[in-house]
Amino acid sequence: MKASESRYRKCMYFSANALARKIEKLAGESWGVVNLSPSHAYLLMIVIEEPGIQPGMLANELQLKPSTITRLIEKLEEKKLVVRIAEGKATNVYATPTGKELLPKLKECLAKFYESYKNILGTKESAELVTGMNKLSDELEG
Amino acid sequence: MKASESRYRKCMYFSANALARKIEKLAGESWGVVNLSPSHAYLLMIVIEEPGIQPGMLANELQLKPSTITRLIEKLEEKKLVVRIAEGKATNVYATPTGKELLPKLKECLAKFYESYKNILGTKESAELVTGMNKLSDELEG
DNA sequence: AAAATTTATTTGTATATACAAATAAAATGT
DNA sequence: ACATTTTATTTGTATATACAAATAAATTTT
Repeated sequence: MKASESRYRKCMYFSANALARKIEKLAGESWGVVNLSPSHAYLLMIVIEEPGIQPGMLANELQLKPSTITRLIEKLEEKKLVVRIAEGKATNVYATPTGKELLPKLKECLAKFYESYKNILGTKESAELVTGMNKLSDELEG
Repeated sequence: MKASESRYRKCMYFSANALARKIEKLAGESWGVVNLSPSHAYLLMIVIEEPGIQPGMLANELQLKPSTITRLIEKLEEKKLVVRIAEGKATNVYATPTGKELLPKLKECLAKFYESYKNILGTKESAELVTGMNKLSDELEG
């Protein structure tokens, strides 16, 4: 059954959740080649581009909770892609050389992911959808 | 930081996931009064309206995997709100009297939830957003 | 009718994320 | 300078969901 055929097709709860799960899957496939989940990949890209960035700022950028950022960093650290250097109550996160090497591939995956949904909805409609979602997201800020 | 200020603000991955999490939370608050998560509440509403419905059909309607439906039903069964009656390889799910009694309250919660996001985006814009999300969801079917 | 396949559901385990409490450092008030 | 409060991060635990394998019944093939 398609989302648009479900009895709750007009309910934002379903639309938002169903879409998020499918996008998660699509993104997961896009990043499969670097063997990272989308969240890990995005975090790594930010860390490469902003050496020393701290978990709190990563949480803001990624719209995730600090505790979730800790978990993501832990995994990237296990994979030797980033390191954490504590500095007082703060923590600075840096990409390792191995991590940095991944950047071109990560960018490729990102581009591939963008393509995959723009091909479906079109560039303009995709952008409008994203804008609408952000608008509601911003209002639900909390 | 707002979703629209993040460096990945134009990326569907973030928009979709951030929105889904915030909607999950908003819906959770709406259904708090019946002490059910949104998914449990929707499942229960369907079961009340369609006595004997089977897990596979519930999975279709709710855009969830059958294994997830099993887990949701288990919890509702613990709470004595539904019962499962096996019939060959299929399973029929029925609301108990206690479960049925909840229907008016559930409908109220649903209405309250709709209100809460329509107040933010407006009825028309909300509907358009939902339609756009469903369209992409349908194309990502699989 | 026995064997093979398909269908419906469940079970064990995994992923993504959050909440609440704990820790620890920094900043502020007195 | 000490006590209090605030800020940044981590840790323990919980929720929502999925994947893959297991089970078991029904259907199809031979």
